[in-house]
Amino acid sequence: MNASNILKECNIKPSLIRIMVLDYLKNTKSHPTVEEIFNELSPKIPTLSKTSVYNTVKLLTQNKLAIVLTIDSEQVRYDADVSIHGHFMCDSCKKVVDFPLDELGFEELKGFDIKNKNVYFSGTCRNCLNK
Amino acid sequence: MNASNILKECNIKPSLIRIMVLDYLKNTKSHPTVEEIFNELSPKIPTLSKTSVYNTVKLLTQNKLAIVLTIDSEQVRYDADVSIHGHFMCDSCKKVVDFPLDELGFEELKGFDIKNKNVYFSGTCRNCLNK
DNA sequence: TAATTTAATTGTAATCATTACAAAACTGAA
DNA sequence: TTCAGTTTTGTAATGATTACAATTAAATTA
Repeated sequence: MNASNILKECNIKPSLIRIMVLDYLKNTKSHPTVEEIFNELSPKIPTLSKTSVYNTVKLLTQNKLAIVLTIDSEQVRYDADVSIHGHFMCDSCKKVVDFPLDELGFEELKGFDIKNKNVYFSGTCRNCLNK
Repeated sequence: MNASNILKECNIKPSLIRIMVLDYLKNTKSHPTVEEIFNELSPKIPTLSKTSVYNTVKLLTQNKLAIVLTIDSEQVRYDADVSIHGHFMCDSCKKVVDFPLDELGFEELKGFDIKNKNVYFSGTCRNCLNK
């Protein structure tokens, strides 16, 4: 399904910016920052502002069309693959690669030197659910 | 082992601030932010500056005496439990609780409503290792 | 179509965590 | 004590993100 229809299904008006941001996120595996999204789309949408990119990624994450990656403590990254999967960021090249979580063999990471493993879950804890 | 000796083992001079920050991190499970560390220790060390807290947590993480948690996109958190474990942050109360990773039953999280799961590994990828 | 309302986009200024840096205070050795 | 090196501090800078009001565009109505 194309970006425009995905947006419509969420009752989001498919404006050019929204379509292009979602489309870019869907078609890249680089888990880009707002900066990178802006630099990619700015030539194609000359009037684009960084604020619009911020607005758009917020809208997408609120509607679960993208997830926020805080793997990098410098800048927040975005990923339109909202399925459960692991992320590996190379300390050296800073690239982030995906890997599946079900099978714990982590085949995709064979040959990688994994120095840090952090599993971050979030949601609502028992205490708050019982309030 | 007490904080002072842990520091000495890493060839870090055990100053009062370093001892107290490490000690606080070791004895709390709250995964505090720099702000929280500062607020906790400031009454005990009246001259303490926030910069010193930043300096100290940087020193600790560089020497693998603490790990950086980027689970919260607002502020960075620190944890002196450097063993591999999962972190669950409640969207509601923002508290972060630990859980073991080996057994994938996640007993500790029974009754929690886990809305987001993110597994972040980092280290050096194959490409960079082969350079 | 023109007028009106509503939503989307933009630019600027503000916020706030973090860092840079230089001055001041402290420590330990001679 | 004096000196050199280290630690600590305060202030200013940085840089990502947000707030917000102004502008533009789109949709609706008359």
